[in-house]
Amino acid sequence: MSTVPAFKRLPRAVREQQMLDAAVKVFSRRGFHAASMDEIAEDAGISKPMVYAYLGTKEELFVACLHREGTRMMQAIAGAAAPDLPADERLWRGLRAFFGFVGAYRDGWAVLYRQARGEQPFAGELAAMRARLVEVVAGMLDHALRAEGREITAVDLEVVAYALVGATESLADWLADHPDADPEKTATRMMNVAWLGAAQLLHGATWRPPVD
Amino acid sequence: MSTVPAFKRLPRAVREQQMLDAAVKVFSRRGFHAASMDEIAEDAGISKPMVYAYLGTKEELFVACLHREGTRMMQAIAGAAAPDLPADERLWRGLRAFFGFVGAYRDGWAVLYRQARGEQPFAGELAAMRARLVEVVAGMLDHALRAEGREITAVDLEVVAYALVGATESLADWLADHPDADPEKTATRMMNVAWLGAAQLLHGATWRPPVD
Amino acid sequence: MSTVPAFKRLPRAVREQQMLDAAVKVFSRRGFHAASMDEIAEDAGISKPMVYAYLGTKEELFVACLHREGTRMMQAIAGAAAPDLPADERLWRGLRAFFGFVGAYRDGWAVLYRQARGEQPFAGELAAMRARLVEVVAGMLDHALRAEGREITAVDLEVVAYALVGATESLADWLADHPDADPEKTATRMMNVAWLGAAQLLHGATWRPPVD
Amino acid sequence: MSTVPAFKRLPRAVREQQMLDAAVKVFSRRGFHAASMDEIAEDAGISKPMVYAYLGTKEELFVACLHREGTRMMQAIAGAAAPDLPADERLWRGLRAFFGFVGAYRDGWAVLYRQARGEQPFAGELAAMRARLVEVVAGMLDHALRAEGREITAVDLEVVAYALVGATESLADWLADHPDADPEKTATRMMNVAWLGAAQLLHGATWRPPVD
DNA sequence: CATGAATGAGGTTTCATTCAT
DNA sequence: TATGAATGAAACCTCATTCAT
Repeated sequence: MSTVPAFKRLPRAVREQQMLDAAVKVFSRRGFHAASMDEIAEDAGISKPMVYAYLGTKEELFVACLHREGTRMMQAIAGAAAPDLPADERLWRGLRAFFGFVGAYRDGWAVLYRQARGEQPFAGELAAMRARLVEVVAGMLDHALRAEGREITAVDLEVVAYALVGATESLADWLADHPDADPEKTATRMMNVAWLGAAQLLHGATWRPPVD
Repeated sequence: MSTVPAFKRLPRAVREQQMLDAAVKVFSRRGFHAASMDEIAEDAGISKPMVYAYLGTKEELFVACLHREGTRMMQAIAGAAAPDLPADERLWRGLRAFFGFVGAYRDGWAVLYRQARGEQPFAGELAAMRARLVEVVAGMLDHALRAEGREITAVDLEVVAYALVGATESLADWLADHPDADPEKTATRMMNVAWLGAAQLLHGATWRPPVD
Repeated sequence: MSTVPAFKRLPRAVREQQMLDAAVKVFSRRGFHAASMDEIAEDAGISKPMVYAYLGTKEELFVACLHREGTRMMQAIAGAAAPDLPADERLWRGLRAFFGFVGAYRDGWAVLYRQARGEQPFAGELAAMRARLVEVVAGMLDHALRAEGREITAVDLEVVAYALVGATESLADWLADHPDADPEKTATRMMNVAWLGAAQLLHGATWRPPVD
Repeated sequence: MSTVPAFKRLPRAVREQQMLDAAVKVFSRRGFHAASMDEIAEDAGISKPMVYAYLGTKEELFVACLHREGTRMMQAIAGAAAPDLPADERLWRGLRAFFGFVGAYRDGWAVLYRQARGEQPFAGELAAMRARLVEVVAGMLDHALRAEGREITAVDLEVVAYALVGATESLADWLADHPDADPEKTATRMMNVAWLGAAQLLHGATWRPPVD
């Protein structure tokens, strides 16, 4: 009847996914430290030693979660925002895919961003992923700027990209906290904020601090 | 004889500040869970029972840190962005004050945002503070919009404000991770991103998703 | 076709020897408690349930090791020191065989003496084997004494034999820790110590404590 | 009434000795691995965290036992065998002190020799102590030899000393296993074995292997 | 006021051992 | 026969928290 044999003695690959599902859920609810391996094992419907046998230490388990969720997210975005599209089109599709991911995997998002950021051992992992995102956004901006015959310093570029990514993450948090909100609509809103600001930038408008 | 009683038996208020200083430092370095009351007490140069006597439980201690740092930040911002100034001036002064605070109290910032966000018991505290910020920003935007004779829905307003706050926090993180960066310059950059986007909004420009 | 069935499905006896080899190696390296059945099974190139099916519990496995190595040692000694030889000849041949065994099976020696001695459940097994050795040595001494027309108490005999066995074991440890040392030469040295002392004893020389 | 305050809240130094007493006892009965910190704590009449607070890790605790017992033993021997006495007198007094120590602290002896030898992490500690003993004995022999105008190679000297120490340890084990035996008498027996053999050595007697 | 002494509770990790295929 | 999957039990260690001085 079912594709999965039946009840117990599942093959390793299946059990690993079950464990990761449970781990993502528990880490997301409780945070890394407060989560207990007991609860994760129980939630996965399996005994603790299996978790250690398959996924290793608590830290390694968390990293495995990070990787799975991070990869999912990155693939969702990369699959949507083909590099040969015009910049606004790429941005829009990327944002739509991103918010779609967050809407679909709220727990995963929470693990990735809310938990990993606070815990020192994983800050590096996260920073790397975030850096890839920032780089992609910065690349898009740079591409569009050059098309307009304009240019800004590398640091300025990075900072603007950082701000856009931060704004996006912030809306993702908002989305994760509003289960009824529509991911697509949230993407549209972010696109408004981002593109309008970026478009100004493209046309060379700048703001300067007043002289006190 | 002297105004500060030299050695021990400090007045309660002073002791409490010493403890909070130590707590903020340790929480910021280690995170809430990984921080130990032992280390905090030792760092404060005081015995553990004193910490309990003065500031209570570990959770209560963390909340006290949150309050002190949050209040400092809010006061810095509120003191700078007087409500009777024009919107752009308020925004600029607020941002400058904010990044100034982050630059000056990196540990405090880390406690407030990087640690508190991940730990369930404090998410509420933090959300409340953040909500006040969002509200202030939304108020500024609304004020400016009405001055232009325009209006947008409350949710839209909230979301845009959320995005701006998120972008700002993101740059604050960036600033906290780049000890040599200049807070004032970072504020200018954020102002560029924010104001240019907002100005578009004010003038009625909008982006609409393409019809697939 | 071939005498050794090439690959798997080895006859039980062969498998058991493989397992014992692996077990002796791992017990000797790690000690009884620190050794894990996992490592032993892996080292034997076989799955854990097989080990249990063939050799039983971890304790039983250790006892099996003890027996194999102990028997090997005893046979080496007994085979060399034929009971019809004169005492000094028997002693010399026994020592030579003993140190030869230790030199050839350092792991086995380590299991037998260094590990088994410390672990309560096996102290008995070991004591029994040692008792047999002591008995043999005591027998030799007694025989020689009677040939000289002399006699000492049973306890004195046991204690002297104990001392000789202890000295021998000590040199065995020394040999096990000096892989380049020559077993034969070590045997000669021990023979010097033992025989010279024993010869004195045979001739009735004794030392008495001074009166304080 | 009593010098120890009363019941609980003992000063650190006292509690540490209680813990070491318990640890020596339990380690000696069960062996390092089989001993549990729970049992040690319970036997010391205290909770586990105190043990960790005062003496550290299980390994560190064992090392502390090793040190205390080793120091006691060495001091007993050194205090008895003054270096300015004649060799036979020194040997006799050293042996008497040694067997006295073993008789008085059977548990300590078991920890020092029976347990430590088998456990890799402590083999070094033990080897060092034993090396000091061997060195002392070798020094005594060398001194006596030179007084007789004779000399042997350094390796031979070491090996003979090793054998004597081994024989002594073996009798110590025997003593530890025979609670009713008299330490002084055991020392006399060992002195007989040792001194008679050594005396032969001093006078130049040697045994040579027969040519097969 | 101030602290050294003390602990209950709980977490991670490992291991010998056994099913079910 | 042979093994991957699975677990109960227990060990070490740490920490927030509180007495008793």
